[in-house]
Amino acid sequence: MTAESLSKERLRLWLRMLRVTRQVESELRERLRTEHDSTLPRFDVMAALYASAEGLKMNELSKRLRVSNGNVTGIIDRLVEDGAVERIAIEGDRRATRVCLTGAGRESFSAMAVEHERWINALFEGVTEEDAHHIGELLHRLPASLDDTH
Amino acid sequence: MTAESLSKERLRLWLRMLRVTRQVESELRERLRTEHDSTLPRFDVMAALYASAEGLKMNELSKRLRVSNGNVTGIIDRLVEDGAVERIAIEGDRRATRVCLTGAGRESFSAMAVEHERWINALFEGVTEEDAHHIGELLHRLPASLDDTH
DNA sequence: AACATATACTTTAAACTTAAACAATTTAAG
DNA sequence: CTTAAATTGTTTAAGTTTAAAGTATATGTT
Repeated sequence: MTAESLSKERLRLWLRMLRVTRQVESELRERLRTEHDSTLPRFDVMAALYASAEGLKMNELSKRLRVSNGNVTGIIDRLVEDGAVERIAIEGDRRATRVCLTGAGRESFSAMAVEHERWINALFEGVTEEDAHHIGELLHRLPASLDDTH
Repeated sequence: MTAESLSKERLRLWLRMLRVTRQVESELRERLRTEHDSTLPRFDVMAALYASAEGLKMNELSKRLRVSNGNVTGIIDRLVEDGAVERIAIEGDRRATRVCLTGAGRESFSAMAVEHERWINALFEGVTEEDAHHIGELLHRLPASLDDTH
């Protein structure tokens, strides 16, 4: 097996991963929009906040989601407008803000999350538990997951 | 094994796929920007055009890339501005336009493509040919790749 | 021919995204 | 203490993205 054919094979794999991921994302986006009047970025932000009871600093949020600071600012702005999130001052550091789901936000996300898992389960219908384990294992070996530590 | 644990496992797999994909995309985006003063969407469009000698209709382009018509319009607009692409009238149908890489566009893409494959090859260094085959096989089973036919 | 419907593409409005510049505050060094 | 450096978050400019509305052209029906 030549280095060239390996390279081509890896490229093919990447393109296939990209295609599948985009397709699933597009599917989720569509359903969040029509059934919950929401978006994928909002869902991601709310998921991160839902997972930590006392909320997160903007800082931590953008690090966790791997998106730019400015990006998070915009999404939070809109969630605040909609009453799903609130900004809370942090005592002892007047630069930082803690961001928290409101009661309404938690309820709203909770409903979405249940369906989200259902959608994924259906979309991945052909994947057995062994498959899932195996791919997960292989994905771990990708360098992209290396600098995942911090 | 319960249906619930399978569902959770699939959800975990999806989140992992998403993370890896985004990480690789972010890596590519960064390098296209700094080393070729370009972007991922432009690269995707140019790749599609490069692959078909006589170019593509806007129509076909958006179908092939699975993005909206309007999206393609904007990206092509900028590629035209940069002299990488030209719009060519189609005789017999004054609604449609054929979009084609210019000589400069072909050269520019060609250089990027060589590096792009090199980057992917490096990023996927931990993946053997068997791994690549195996994951590719499993990804085929995903419903996301089902409606890939048209 | 006249009208309706479908097709190809662009435009628009709103949201998302990034990198870079900016403002405010905190921390560290001298 | 005072200045320099680092941190936190927002703003800005440019590009990407979508859905929906709009324009122009083509096709089909009567």
